[in-house]
Amino acid sequence: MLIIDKLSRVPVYEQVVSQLEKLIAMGEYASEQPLPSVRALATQLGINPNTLQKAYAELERRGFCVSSPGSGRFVSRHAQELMEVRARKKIGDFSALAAELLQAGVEGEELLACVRRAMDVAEKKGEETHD
Amino acid sequence: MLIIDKLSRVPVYEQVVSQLEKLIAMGEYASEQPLPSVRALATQLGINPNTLQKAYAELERRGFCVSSPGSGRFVSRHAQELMEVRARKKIGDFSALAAELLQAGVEGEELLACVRRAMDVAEKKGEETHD
DNA sequence: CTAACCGTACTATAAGTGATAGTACAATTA
DNA sequence: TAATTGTACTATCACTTATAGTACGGTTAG
Repeated sequence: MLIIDKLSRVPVYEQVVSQLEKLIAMGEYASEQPLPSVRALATQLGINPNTLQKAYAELERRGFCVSSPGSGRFVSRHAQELMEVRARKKIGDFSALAAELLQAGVEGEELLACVRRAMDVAEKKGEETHD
Repeated sequence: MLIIDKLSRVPVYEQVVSQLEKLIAMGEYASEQPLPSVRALATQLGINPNTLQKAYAELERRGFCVSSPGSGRFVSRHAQELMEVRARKKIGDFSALAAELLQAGVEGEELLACVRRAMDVAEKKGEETHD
């Protein structure tokens, strides 16, 4: 389910893009499966169809979906791989953030604890959904 | 030294704010010490004085500096403490990023390695500057 | 005291972005 | 055939960013 905050400083179409990316990453919208139509989702979210069109165009530009005029819009075959590539690139951000925090006086052990805590949570999530 | 990218999508005044924050955090501009004047720095950076004024106003709003009309603008006494408070808040972002990466399939050990690597770098930096 | 500098306030303009509304058209599907 | 799909286009409105120019009062150095 998508949630739009119209009062946010981050543009609506960006909110849609990032949330749809997450839903695709989580498998909510699987490969080759159809995404909601422009008009239907725009109406549901209470936003302008043009705004959603912009979001979909961006998602398409990034390779996460493909459109078939007249038929609909579908999650691309390689969306999952793309997601992993993006995650790899984010490791750089992760390292930079760690360095910044360390320089600001945060203890390294505290950061390690954060990661271990996240690992525990991720592991439990994995157990729940090991279908 | 501040570097402004006028072609960037991030506003000039935000670039100034974030870079000055980092310079203050690094001790480049120490507590109680004067910051460059609005007109002087604006000329040096090749930007409009009003734009720099906006950046300084934001920096002041955040508590990192205080102004004394007629005299100048100075780094506030508690700037360093503020910086540490900000770092603490960033730990939340750090944990969230770790969770996101784990969910995307990155191994926990890899994240731990990133942190340890950053710790090594930070330690060496500390040795260099232990005055 | 005076001149030069400081921060600040104000108006005005220009450009860019985000979001909306409305219309239209070709392709696909039931 | 009728309905739905994606897409294109114009137009408008609001907001933000950045600029230019002017002005005023406080502070400081000569």
